[in-house]
Amino acid sequence: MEVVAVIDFETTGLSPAQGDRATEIAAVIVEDGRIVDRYQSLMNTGVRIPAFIEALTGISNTMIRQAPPAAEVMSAVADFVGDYPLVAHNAAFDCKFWDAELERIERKRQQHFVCSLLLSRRIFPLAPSHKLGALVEYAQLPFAGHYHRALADAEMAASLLTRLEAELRGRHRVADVSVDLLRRIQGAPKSQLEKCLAGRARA
DNA sequence: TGCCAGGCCCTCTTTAGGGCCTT
Repeated sequence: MEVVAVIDFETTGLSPAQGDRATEIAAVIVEDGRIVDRYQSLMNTGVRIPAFIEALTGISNTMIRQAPPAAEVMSAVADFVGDYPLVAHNAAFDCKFWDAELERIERKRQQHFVCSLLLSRRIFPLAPSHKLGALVEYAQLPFAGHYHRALADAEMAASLLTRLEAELRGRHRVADVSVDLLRRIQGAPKSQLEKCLAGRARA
């Protein structure tokens, strides 16, 4: 598969349209199933983190006050990922924040997103839950030490992506897994995985 | 004042409702 960048945001809430902002971003570059580079930073947007999210992530308002400005961080992470395809767990969420934070620095996303949640629902239909943490346990992936911190979650999502790719190569005998194929799988109805893979099996 | 996300996906569906998933 092509080189991709797996990203994860921690934020003050669920919706940039409702005034929520990013508090932390991480991106890991995945090449040949291995993480070859990492970026992580807290960021200061001036928006207060609700107490329950402080408790969820461990990212406090004190930590954020000492963090670099969001504009500086977003500029750096956008340069870091370049035009690699982006991957995230529940990409609809990270895509919203990525686009909203980039818009504030007058930059635009150049690439598509791949969603490891949508792929997991199709490739691991029997998993009891498709939360990132549950999939880490289900697929026996390495635990990165924390949940709800950006770098650890990005690393675990990268492991998940690599495992999903392996499942397609192994169980489904797909000869060549590409970002284009992953986007076709995630965009097709859940019941049509085999149809997406038709004609792609190794001889 | 009161409310406050949104897309996917299943089913007791499709003229809809509700759980899942992200913070």
